Amino acid sequence: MRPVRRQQLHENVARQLRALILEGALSDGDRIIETALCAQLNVSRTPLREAIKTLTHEGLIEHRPNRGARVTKTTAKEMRQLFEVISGLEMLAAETVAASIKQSEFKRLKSLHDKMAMHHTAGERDEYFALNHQIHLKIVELSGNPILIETHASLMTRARHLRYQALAGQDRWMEAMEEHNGIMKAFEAGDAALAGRLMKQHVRRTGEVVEATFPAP
Amino acid sequence: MRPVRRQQLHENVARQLRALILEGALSDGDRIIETALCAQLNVSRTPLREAIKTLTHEGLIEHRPNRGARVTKTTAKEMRQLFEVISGLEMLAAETVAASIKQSEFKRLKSLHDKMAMHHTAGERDEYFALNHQIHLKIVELSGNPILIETHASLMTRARHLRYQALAGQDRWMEAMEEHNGIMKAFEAGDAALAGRLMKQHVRRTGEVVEATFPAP
DNA sequence: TACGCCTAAATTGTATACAATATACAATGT
DNA sequence: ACATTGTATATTGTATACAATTTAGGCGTA
Repeated sequence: MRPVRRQQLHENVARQLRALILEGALSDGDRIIETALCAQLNVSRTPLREAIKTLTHEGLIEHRPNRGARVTKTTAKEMRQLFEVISGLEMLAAETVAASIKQSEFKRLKSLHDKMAMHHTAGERDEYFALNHQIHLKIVELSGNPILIETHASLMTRARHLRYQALAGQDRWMEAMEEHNGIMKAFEAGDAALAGRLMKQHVRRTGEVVEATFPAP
Repeated sequence: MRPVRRQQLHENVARQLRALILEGALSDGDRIIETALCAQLNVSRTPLREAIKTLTHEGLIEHRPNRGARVTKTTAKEMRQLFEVISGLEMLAAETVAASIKQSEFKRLKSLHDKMAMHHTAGERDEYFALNHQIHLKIVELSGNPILIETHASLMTRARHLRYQALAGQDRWMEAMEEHNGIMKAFEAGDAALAGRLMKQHVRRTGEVVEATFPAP
């Protein structure tokens, strides 16, 4: 039986803060006044400060000593750099997975892929995106490397609120689906090098599109 | 004029804690009693707890709610997984650097490399190690990707106190030097794919050796 | 003896109080 | 009017106090 999930206040606060940032209630560059947020969230400063520290490590918040915290201002360039690192990690994951994936795991992945393809043809944007994200996550998970999974997750948090923009254009949408098809084929063939190369290209390309469609400063 | 470095107490505490762990004053699995450490370090619990949170994010400490913190027990397997992720990141760095390194930067890197080779032939272990580490760091830095640099640094912290074991054997020492030679040649030739491949192999191999020489549980 | 239940001590989590630092703005002199 | 300094206010950093939870051990009972 799996152990009960023990919650700490600062975890909830961190989650809420993350949500506030990702959904835009707090926008880039906004200063975070501890006491004000405390009142709003109805917690004391201690757990809030712990949450701020957490988000700082995730890169969503910047914190200068004695000058308080601000929501990180993300530039187009940083976005590309972020996706570049993610591409390196997902490449590693894809290689590992392609080399060792079990039949049953592949089937499960394939079913996700097929479902995504369906939504793609149907033009159902939100469902397509959700599955896309799930697939990338699944592949990293299948690597079986907890450190890889955790590192990846942390970086993805920063990229997340931009995912919609990423595939905004119809062209890229088409292209991305094609790339996913290629990756699945490489998995099926057990071609690790190919799977890795394709995945890297795919993520990197996504990063480039995000960079291009980024709101000009 | 560059701004004065503003220190926070919890940063110093974090540094000291890290040192305590890396030099073995606190060993794997040791419980960390907050009040005891506070007395020892002469700070209150607040900054210590912040430091603990920092090291938790770095993976040096594990923290279960209401049950306190423990120094992470690192298994051989986790070490290999750690190096695997690092290999992915350094591969990315090597590729980027090989494709775009400037003459002056290459010269500086080469001089580090040559100095390392010297210490290698002279059998000066400590100096060799220090330079080895510096070179890997330098290559990642030259990528010019802050996110890559930071992610890499964070993972390296966990691998650091095991670096000595890693190249313990004379055989591996020889091998590693050879691999470094190959990487430098790839840089010189501007062959990104080769540099990346070699770097990945090099780091992965290091991880395997670390895993093998790991004290049995 | 082994097991469960209860209580006390230890320890961690959260809130608050106090100290240090930064920011904003007025007063002063040039 | 402008720059500079001094002072008040706001805000963050650290210490401490209090609450909640876990851990350890004693006691009785089967």
